[in-house]
Amino acid sequence: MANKHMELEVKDSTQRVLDVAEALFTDRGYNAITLRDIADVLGIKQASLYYHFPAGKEQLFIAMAERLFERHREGLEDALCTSGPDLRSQLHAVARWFGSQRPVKMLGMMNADTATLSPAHTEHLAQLARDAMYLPIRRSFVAATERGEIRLMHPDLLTGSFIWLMDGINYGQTRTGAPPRAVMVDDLIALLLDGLLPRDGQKL
Amino acid sequence: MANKHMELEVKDSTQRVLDVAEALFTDRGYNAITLRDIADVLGIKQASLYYHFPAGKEQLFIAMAERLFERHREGLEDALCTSGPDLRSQLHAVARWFGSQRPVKMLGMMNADTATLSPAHTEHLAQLARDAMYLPIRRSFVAATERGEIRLMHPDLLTGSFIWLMDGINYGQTRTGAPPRAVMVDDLIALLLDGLLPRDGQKL
DNA sequence: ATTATCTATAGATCTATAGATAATGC
DNA sequence: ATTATCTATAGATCTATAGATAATGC
Repeated sequence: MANKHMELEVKDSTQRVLDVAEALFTDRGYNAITLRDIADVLGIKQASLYYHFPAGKEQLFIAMAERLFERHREGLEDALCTSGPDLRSQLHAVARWFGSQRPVKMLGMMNADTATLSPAHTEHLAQLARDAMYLPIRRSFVAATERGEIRLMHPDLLTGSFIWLMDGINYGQTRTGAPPRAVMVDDLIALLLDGLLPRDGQKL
Repeated sequence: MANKHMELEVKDSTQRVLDVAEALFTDRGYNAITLRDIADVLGIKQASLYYHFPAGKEQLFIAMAERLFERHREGLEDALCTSGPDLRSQLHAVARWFGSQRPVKMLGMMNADTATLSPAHTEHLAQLARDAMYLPIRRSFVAATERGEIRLMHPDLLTGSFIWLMDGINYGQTRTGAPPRAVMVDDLIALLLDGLLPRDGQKL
């Protein structure tokens, strides 16, 4: 805004570091990516990263995760409050948001990588993931249950399964011959809502 | 059998190496585990592992995966052909099998770790996973569709989602306050078959 | 002779630190 | 003065190789 250059062209260099770190870390995990990998993509030397993150690799990873989860929290809450009042359109809004973002490959990260990080950072990340992704979606399921729109089921199971399936689509996408994302999303939500068994009054 | 000692007590030392490698690799991934980690658990020196796997870490990982997938292939096919003829009992049989085994945490492995391995080994692993887990379960869904037991849906989507959800239970299990595994399995299968929307002629 | 380990070490790579350099803004 | 890089390098760790050692079975 107050910048003399166009916004798209200038980007804080620390943000560029985080962009690359996010792309690499979320794709291959904390342990598989070295600081040199990140620096190479940026076209700088590995030691230069310590200017942006003096405490090193773990600090960079945490900063990347904080920015990522904050973006998702805003995106999800926005998607949910601008969507229709019924569960089906809310789930589609969530799916559309995830589809607009780089795959998180969440629990690979939250599991294998986390064992390498300090316990305090691990706890912090779990909290961020919960606030940014879990709770907003859980609220939708709880509200739908209270409206009597869906059968009574553990909201935690529903929330976990839905996020897990949405994230899983990204893995399936890499295969050849897989149906396009939008089709998989529609089918999965229909499956979740209607189930596999045929319904009497419904099209086969 | 032909052994003078009791079977449980003697175990080929290479198998013991694979046991430990499987426990560590499937829990934390290829990159997070060093040969020293494995040797330490075994109580031997890191260099001694090269007696069993002269080509080193990658060979050990592949051998571990081959044994794991072969075990799962047998276990799943056995579970499926001794279960009832309907999809619901087949899915429960599959879930019971997975519950009896160490969590695979499959796609974390198949994704992040795989980028570190040679392309040939990656392809090989994908093939093994497909033959051992994907195809047996896919056959159940296809057969159920042909019997008219379930609605018409992409069998690949169904298979992927089911395996994905079964594997996901293991991540959820680590949290405190999570319901026991058997309850989650029952709920997930019921969800998959019946869906979330209330059915007319059914209990709420 | 075979099996299964060990010690010692080379070579590569990774994280992190110290201090220099260059450009920009005041 | 601030921002963002660089070079050089220490120290740790990891994979892998070479060759020795010890126990068991023939």
